[in-house]
Amino acid sequence: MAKRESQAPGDSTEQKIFDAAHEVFTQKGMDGATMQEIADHAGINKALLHYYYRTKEKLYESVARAIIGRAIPAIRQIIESELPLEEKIRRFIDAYIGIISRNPFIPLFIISEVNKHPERFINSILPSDLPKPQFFFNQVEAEIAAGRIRPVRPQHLIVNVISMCVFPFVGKPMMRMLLGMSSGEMRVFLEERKEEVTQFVMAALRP
Amino acid sequence: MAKRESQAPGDSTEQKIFDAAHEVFTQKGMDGATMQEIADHAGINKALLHYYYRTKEKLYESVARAIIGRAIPAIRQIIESELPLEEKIRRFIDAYIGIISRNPFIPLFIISEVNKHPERFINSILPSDLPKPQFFFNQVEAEIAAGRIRPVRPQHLIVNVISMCVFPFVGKPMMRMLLGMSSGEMRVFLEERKEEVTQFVMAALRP
DNA sequence: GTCTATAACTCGATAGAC
DNA sequence: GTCTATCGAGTTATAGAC
Repeated sequence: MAKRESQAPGDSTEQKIFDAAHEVFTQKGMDGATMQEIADHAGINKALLHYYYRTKEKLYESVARAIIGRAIPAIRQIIESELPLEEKIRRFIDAYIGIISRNPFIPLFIISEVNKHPERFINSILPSDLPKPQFFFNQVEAEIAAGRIRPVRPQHLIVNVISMCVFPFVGKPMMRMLLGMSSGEMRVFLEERKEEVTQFVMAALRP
Repeated sequence: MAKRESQAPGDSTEQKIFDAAHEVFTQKGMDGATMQEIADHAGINKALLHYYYRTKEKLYESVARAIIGRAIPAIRQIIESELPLEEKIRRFIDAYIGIISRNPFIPLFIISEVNKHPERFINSILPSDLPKPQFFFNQVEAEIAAGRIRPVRPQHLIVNVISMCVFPFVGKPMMRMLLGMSSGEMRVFLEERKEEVTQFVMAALRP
């Protein structure tokens, strides 16, 4: 967007609207959010939302695209890197949990979006260059063949790792109830998981 | 509900409404669903929804309570059982994945509900007798003390297991894109996970 | 660009006939 | 119990003044 570079970043009206929409949409979803609420959050008038983004749908897509566009490269970069397997998994877990800690509403936002409107997601939000896990798969197979790790199906391995990183955030309130934790205890617990999940995966991969 | 026993089950108007609401709410959530759509699904008039359930909110709570009420005992029963640890984990994974396979929309429904309205969930949907994981935790500690499994923090272990069982269903469309699987391949993959997750956890617990 | 006012529409809920 | 008709609130979106 060349448009945005021509003015002070972060406080243009368009940017204020975008930021407000980002916050409201991620917390309430497309259906739960209203244009009025977004306008209030941005401290401006409702009509201005339409002036800049025409429709609620377009504003939503703009936010969704930005979120996905930020989330995917981070994963991509690690998965497709040339690091040795163990180091790669270590960094992947650390980065993944770190990112989600700083943006706790994003995973559920993405999941809900994809589940409710798969076509819209694929056609107008998802970027074309998805992470290609093939290199990672080959790497796992090679380590297995060399006897350096226990035989696992690489697809399941990657799903296991992602699940253990993401789900505790998505299901945080439920986890809190199950474990009887306060909000503060839960924050500590989630931070601990960087180390705990890494050790768990490494232990599972021992030959 | 004594009311329901007095007539043929499954085709009373009240039951038809409930079933239709169950389907629509689990797929679209409270905000995304409309009373009109539920009425159409039930093949009856919109006014009848209000005749039987008064408000959309009450209909929703009725559905949510039924879903939670069915989901919790299944978990509870296994977690609180007297089975040896390994067998308990085995059965837990098998039961959990089995239940979700047959009700793939439920986990996301529950997660979204809890995240959007934690108070409503706790006060008017959640039953009072939640699973108590303490016995499971003690069991894990005992196995560690006896040197039969590797030291792990039991809270993280249970979160790991639940995450690996639930998340692949919640994030199914995303997993499909990442792994490049067809709908049929994904079904096979999810079924495989019963065995794969069990082995993964057992491997991670080896001393 | 930004605002007020309002049109156009959707949705939950009710009234009232049968 | 079940239906049609309609109300009233709330929502997206636009018109038009400044």
